[in-house]
Amino acid sequence: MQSWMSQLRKGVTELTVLAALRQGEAYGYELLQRINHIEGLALTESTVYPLLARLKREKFVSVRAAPSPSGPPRRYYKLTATGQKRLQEMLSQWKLMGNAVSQLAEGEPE
Amino acid sequence: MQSWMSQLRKGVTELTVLAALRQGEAYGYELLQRINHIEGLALTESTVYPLLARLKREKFVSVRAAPSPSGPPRRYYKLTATGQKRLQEMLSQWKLMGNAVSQLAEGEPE
DNA sequence: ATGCACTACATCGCATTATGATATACCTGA
DNA sequence: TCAGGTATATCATAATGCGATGTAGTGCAT
Repeated sequence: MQSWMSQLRKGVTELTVLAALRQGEAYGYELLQRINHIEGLALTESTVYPLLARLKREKFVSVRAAPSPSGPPRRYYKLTATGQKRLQEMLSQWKLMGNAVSQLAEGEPE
Repeated sequence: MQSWMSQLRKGVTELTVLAALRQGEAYGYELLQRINHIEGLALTESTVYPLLARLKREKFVSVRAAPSPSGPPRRYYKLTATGQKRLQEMLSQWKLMGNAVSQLAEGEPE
């Protein structure tokens, strides 16, 4: 339901994941929880795993495998220098858009 | 270039257009200018016209035709009550997401 | 031992949307 | 007559979020 939320999330999801990785490396399942306990965000495995794969392909993150005490091996993702640069770029554009939307939304309605 | 900007805009574009209509009715070409002179936003006809058609189909806007002194007839779009409600919903979700992203991005990196 | 739940990863296919390219038409001035 | 600004529209393509589904490891209760 509310398909427009999916659309609002497009693009922002990448920004979200990159930002979440700023706190340090994490594996997919962990990222999910790190992100989902924040109000206003809600991702699923179907979104995160393909995204992480793409981020790795584009060299925004690096990967390291490590055994898990409670399941299959974990794959830890970490921001690369390129990834941090990308995060900053997205963040600055995101803020610009935020200001723009506020400007439009808070302009007096006639 | 920078295909991620297109993705960041997804969904936000609808929000933008609805917000721009809060200032009163406008026709597509006018909306384009109203929106594009704001930093951080950049739309083209290819985005706006299909979007307006969709918003009309979904009854978020109503349409009225009027002759133009300098070209083909203009189509004036106006927010409906449903449209205003939708705008508020999107706006509140947008703000939630904004806070969430800030929270992630400004949390201290380890 | 069997089954269930939780952890952890992954892929497929569909729906949705932004955008470049392209077309059409009205109007004015050179 | 032609160029350029105004004004609308459609098509095809590329991205991406997400539901559904599958696999596998671990531990616990039955």
